[in-house]
Amino acid sequence: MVSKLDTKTRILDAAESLFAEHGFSDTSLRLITTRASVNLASVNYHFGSKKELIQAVIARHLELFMPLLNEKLTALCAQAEQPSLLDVFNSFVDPLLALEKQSKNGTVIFMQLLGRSYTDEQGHLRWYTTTHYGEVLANITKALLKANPTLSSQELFWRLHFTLGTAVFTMSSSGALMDIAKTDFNQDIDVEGLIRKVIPYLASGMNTSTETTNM
Amino acid sequence: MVSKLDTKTRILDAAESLFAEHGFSDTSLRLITTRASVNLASVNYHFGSKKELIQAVIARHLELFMPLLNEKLTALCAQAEQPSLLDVFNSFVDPLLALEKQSKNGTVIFMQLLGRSYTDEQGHLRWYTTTHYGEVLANITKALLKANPTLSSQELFWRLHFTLGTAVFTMSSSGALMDIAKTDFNQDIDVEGLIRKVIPYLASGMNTSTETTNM
DNA sequence: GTAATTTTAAAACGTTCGTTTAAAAAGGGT
DNA sequence: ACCCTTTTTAAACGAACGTTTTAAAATTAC
Repeated sequence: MVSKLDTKTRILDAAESLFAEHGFSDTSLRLITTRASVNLASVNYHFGSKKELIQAVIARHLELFMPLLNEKLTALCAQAEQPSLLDVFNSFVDPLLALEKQSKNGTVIFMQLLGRSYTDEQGHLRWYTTTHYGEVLANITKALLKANPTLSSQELFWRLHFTLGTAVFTMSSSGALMDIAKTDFNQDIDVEGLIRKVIPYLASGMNTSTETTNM
Repeated sequence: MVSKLDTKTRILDAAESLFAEHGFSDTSLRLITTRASVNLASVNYHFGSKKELIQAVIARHLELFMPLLNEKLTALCAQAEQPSLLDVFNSFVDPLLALEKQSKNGTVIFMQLLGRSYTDEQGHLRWYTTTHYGEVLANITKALLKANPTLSSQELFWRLHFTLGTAVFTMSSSGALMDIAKTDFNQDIDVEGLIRKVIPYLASGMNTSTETTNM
């Protein structure tokens, strides 16, 4: 049943990096199968269609990421004392880095796919995420509310999406950003460093006071 | 030379909304010319190629937005007293809303195009922006540094891109977000409302303290 | 009014796309 | 060895794409 590396996995590996690099529409099945060194028709044989391949690529990341994140969040919600917002966002670090172990640039690819699933007319992907991992999403808001109980559910909704935008955009363009930082500031930073750099920003934004303070 | 609405403008109008909705690659010239009620070949006649059409669409927005923003920023930098970060980000409101006057959903379309220019393998668009409007970009950092002189240029660089990510993602998916807010909270909010809602978040993020405070 | 130029129009070009087909190859069970 | 299922392969399909061509129509200039 299994060979050195079965065709399905080879296709997924090739597809995920190409999707992240060029987008879904700009990545042809011929490009994927060539890189994967498999026959063109095998995509349709194993996955049915290109759309189903896209779903499979994202599903493979979600299946690794979501349980890890859920574990961290439930632990945070179970403990007695109130967590800080930094604690909540730091819960994302290990699950994100786990993606990095699974495949080269896994974290960036995951966030790029996440971003593209919002913008590339792949609305069905958003639906897939919310229906399959609604419990995890609920735990995210639960943890955030425990860290900042003053937030109304409306404010939380908005700030959560502001946060998502920051994270997706930052990680999606992380390659370019790290290049600029290297040439302009001679600042060497890796994916983990970038994640840890954006977290205080996210926590600060989530903690925005509704008062009109003098900033 | 000019008729009721010349072909070039009709193409630009149709293209910009379709590009924002479906992305560059997923929008065919046939779809554009059909909506614009012009002949298919007229795109190549007036613009040369699809790629040049994409540049023209974005250029038209930048030509309106950038001078307006630059005006606000230089005024802010010229005044004696120190502006707040909210002042700086509020400088973006009027220029953004001016896009809304120019074309229906102009603000959202502009931000969507901006985001796609970062992700859609259209790297040449980023280069176009920085070379044509480098002065404006410099004034943005100048104003932010005046509002928060403690920021190092490195920290400013990172937070500026975090900010860009929040803004682009929020406005790009504004349609979906406003729909959810309407159905879940019965909250009616328009584009201007959304802009004004995200600004305190951006100011707070830009003002993140490097200390490890308890959030 | 006529000639020169610009714009529009219909049709076809060659390519690339995702998908399907049908046969060959490989693998597993007995 | 055999049959049966699974997988791989090469070839072709029709559709859609950006672009080019050629001629008609409209506009401008004199």
